[in-house]
Amino acid sequence: MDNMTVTRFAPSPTGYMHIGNLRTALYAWLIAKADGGKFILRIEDTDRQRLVEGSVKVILETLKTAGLTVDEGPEQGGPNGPYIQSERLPIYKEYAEKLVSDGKAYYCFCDKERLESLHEQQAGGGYDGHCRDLPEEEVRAKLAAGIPYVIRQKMPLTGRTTYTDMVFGDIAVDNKELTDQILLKADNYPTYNFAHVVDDYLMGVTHVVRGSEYLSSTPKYALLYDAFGWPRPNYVHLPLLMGMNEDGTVSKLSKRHGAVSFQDLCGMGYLPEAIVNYIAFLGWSPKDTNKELFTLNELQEIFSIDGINKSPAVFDYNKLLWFNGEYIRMLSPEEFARRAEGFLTEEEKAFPKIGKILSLIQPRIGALADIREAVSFFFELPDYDTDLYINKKNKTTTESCLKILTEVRKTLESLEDWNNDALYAVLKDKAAEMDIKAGAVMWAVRVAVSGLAVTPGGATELMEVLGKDTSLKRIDAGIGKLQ
RNA sequence: GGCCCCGUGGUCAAGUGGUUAAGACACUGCCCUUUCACGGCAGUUACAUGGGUUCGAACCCCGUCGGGGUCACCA
Repeated sequence: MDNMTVTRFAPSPTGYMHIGNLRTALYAWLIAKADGGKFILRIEDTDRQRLVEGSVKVILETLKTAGLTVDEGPEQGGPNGPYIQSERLPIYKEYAEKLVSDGKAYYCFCDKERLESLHEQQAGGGYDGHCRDLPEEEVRAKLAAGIPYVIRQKMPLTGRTTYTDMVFGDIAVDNKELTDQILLKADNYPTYNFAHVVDDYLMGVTHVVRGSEYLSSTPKYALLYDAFGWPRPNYVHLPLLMGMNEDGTVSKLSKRHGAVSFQDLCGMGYLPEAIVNYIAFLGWSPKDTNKELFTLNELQEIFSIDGINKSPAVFDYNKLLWFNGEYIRMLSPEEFARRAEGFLTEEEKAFPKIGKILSLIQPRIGALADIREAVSFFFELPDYDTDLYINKKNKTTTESCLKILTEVRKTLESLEDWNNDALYAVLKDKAAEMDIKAGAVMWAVRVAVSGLAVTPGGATELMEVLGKDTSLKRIDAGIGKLQ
């Protein structure tokens, strides 16, 4: 029990679930579960300005959809609750005051104006320690007078602080770089700096897993553990997730790079299991295997911290698309139909041959949202340009296609058995008769009946679904266009 | 700007002193009795750079350059 690995995911309820956050949650979960440990969810809502209504629900649902089971959290409770920081205010106050009475922290009465002018004077500098050594009587008097205050941590003025990160190794920084950080804000809420340390300790967190943007502030947190006399946790900092900019540079993954929230990605038809699988590989890779397709359970088996990378990883929508296609292809036809439902109109869902259409689509689609285009042309012929008939590989031109369609039309008119095999045989014969490649005939027909360059299936498959009437009508339309 | 981190092909990424420097995505070509896709095969593309250390360096050390992060009463 005492040696159990305990990790936590501690998001702020600020709206939506960024894919980078989900990746952090996934790694934290994996680290705990790979070891039979415990995964805690804690809501860090100490910034009342940034609170967004409903975001806790989004967090809960995202974790559920992604398959990251929570052992302790706001929903399921646990021995170390509450798991929402705004409900733990007395705890932070108590611990902050303890630090003050131990001489490790102090009351600071500096107001916003003074801090701002400080900032202007020395760019990049921190707090100047103005209240660090106020006489005790003065502190008492100000407290009694009700002057607003914060509590700051006393940083050592000299020396160096070192900690060991399980991914990045030893990180050392001069203590003079560290400023006396605020622990308790004037509104009585703790800062992240303080609250997460207290909570991680109280909740028994053994591995602190978070993004590497915390790498350089972690010495301050380590010092906080030291000040309390608590053993420092294991630190696992994760490489940053980057996005590719249009000019080829990269920067922290954000909205300008496209959809970056889990729910947006799902809305575009990326399967949760594909997203999870893909982001697992952003900053980590398994040992001794080239396998890339893993279920959550399999990841759990194989995941280990020393497979985590140090360098930032660029989020590649192309690769995600590939993962997604692989997962779509693994779905049973029934399951695929179920997941596709949200992307179909009522009319399309009611169409008798929709099952057949979906079976044509499933093997060749990347994201479910692409279903729209792949399905709608069955119901309405899109307007298309005659240039579509020109195909280099099959050596077709608008002229040759006109001739092909005219010929084909005559033969098809009298065809009784309107099914794929019969259609295919007829068209192939026609090609031989005209002494051209079968591909050329297929190309012309496929364009005429679909109006698209890319379709879910070949010419004859499409015609079978479309039926004789519609097929002939569309071919006529094609002939009309070409004349 | 100070501090911290990172630097293998367009992207993800193996690799821990001796390798023909894996693999995947993307890209290109070919094949798969029909485009696209799926599948198969083949191919183009990489150790930022300069010095060391060593018989030998992608791997170790130092500098340079490049990129990123961080310096809040945000997390």
